[in-house]
Amino acid sequence: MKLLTRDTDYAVRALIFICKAGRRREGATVTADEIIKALKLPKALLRKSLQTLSKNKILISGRGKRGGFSLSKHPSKINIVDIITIFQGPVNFTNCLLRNTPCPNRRMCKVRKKILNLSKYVSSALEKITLSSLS
Amino acid sequence: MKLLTRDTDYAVRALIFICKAGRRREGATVTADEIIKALKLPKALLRKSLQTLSKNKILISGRGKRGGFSLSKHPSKINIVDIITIFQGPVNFTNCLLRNTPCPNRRMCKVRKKILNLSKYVSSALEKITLSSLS
DNA sequence: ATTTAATGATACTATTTTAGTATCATTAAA
DNA sequence: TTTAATGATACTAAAATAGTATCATTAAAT
Repeated sequence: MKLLTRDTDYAVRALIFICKAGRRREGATVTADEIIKALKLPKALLRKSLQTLSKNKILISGRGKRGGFSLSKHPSKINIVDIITIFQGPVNFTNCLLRNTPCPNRRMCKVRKKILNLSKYVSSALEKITLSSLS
Repeated sequence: MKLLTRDTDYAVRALIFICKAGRRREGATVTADEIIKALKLPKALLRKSLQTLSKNKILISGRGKRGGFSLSKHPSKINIVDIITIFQGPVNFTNCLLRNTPCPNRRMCKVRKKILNLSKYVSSALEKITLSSLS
C-alpha cells in the first residue's frame, strides 16, 4: 500500500536537499541539475516535480543564469500532507465503500464516518511531519 | 487517495450481502448470480473476488447444483484489514520515503518510524471494522 | 548584443496496475 | 444425464503512474 507516489517522493527528497543547502548558506538557491546529480533522480521527472512545487508556492524559482530554487517559507511550515495533496490530491479515504451506489443503509454510513475519521487522523499525523523534522 | 481497490470493494459488498442472507436464514448459501443481480456488479469480476475469498477461507463454497457461498466464520470475526490484505497486500505505508537508496541519515529513520506507527494505527483501526458492524 | 545557464510549458511514450472479459473444467444435486 | 453451480486460468482494456523530449522564456555574464 503506497502512501507516496514517485513524484511526491522525489519532491520530498528534493525539498530536504534544498532545505539543507539553505541551512548551510543563507538564501542559497539550488538548481535542478545539482539535485539530480546529488540524489541521482531521473532528470526530466524531477524537473517536473520542482516546477509543480514552485507553481504551488512551496518553492521560489529564479530563471536564467544563476537561477534555481529555494524554499518559499520556513521548513517548519512545510509538511508532508501539503506535498502529498499537491501531487496526489487530498488525503481522504472516503468514497470507497460507497462507489457507485448511494449509501445503501444507515449502518453503512457509520462506517463511512469511521473511515472519514481515520483519514482525518492520518492527515493530521502527516501534517506534523514537517521539512524541519525531515532534514 | 484510494483505500480500497474495486475488487476489495466488491468483496466487502458481497460479504455484507452474504452476511445478511445468513442472518435471515441459518446456514443459507448465496450464489454469485444472486449477488450480481442484487448489487449489479460486473459478473466475471465479482466471481473472481468470491473465488479469492473462498481460497482465503473467508467464504465456504459449495459446487454443483445448489452450490453457493456462505461465511466461514462469525461476521464479528471478519474485518476489513483481512479483506484488504487479501486483495491489496498488507496495510503498510513504509518503504515510501526510502525507495531506492538506503536510509540517508538517522533523522530520516525517525520519520520512517513515524510512518510505520501511522500505518499500524490505520491497520488496527480497520481491524475494528468488522462485517457485523457493516451489515 | 550575444552567449550561456537556468526554469516554464507542454506534448509525448512506456510501464505498471487495475479493471474487466471469456472459456473450459469440475462438481453435485435433481 | 442434465443442469446449475464454482474452480482455474488466460486474456484484453483502461487508467494511473513513471519517464522522456523539446522548445520557449528569462536573466546574468561576457
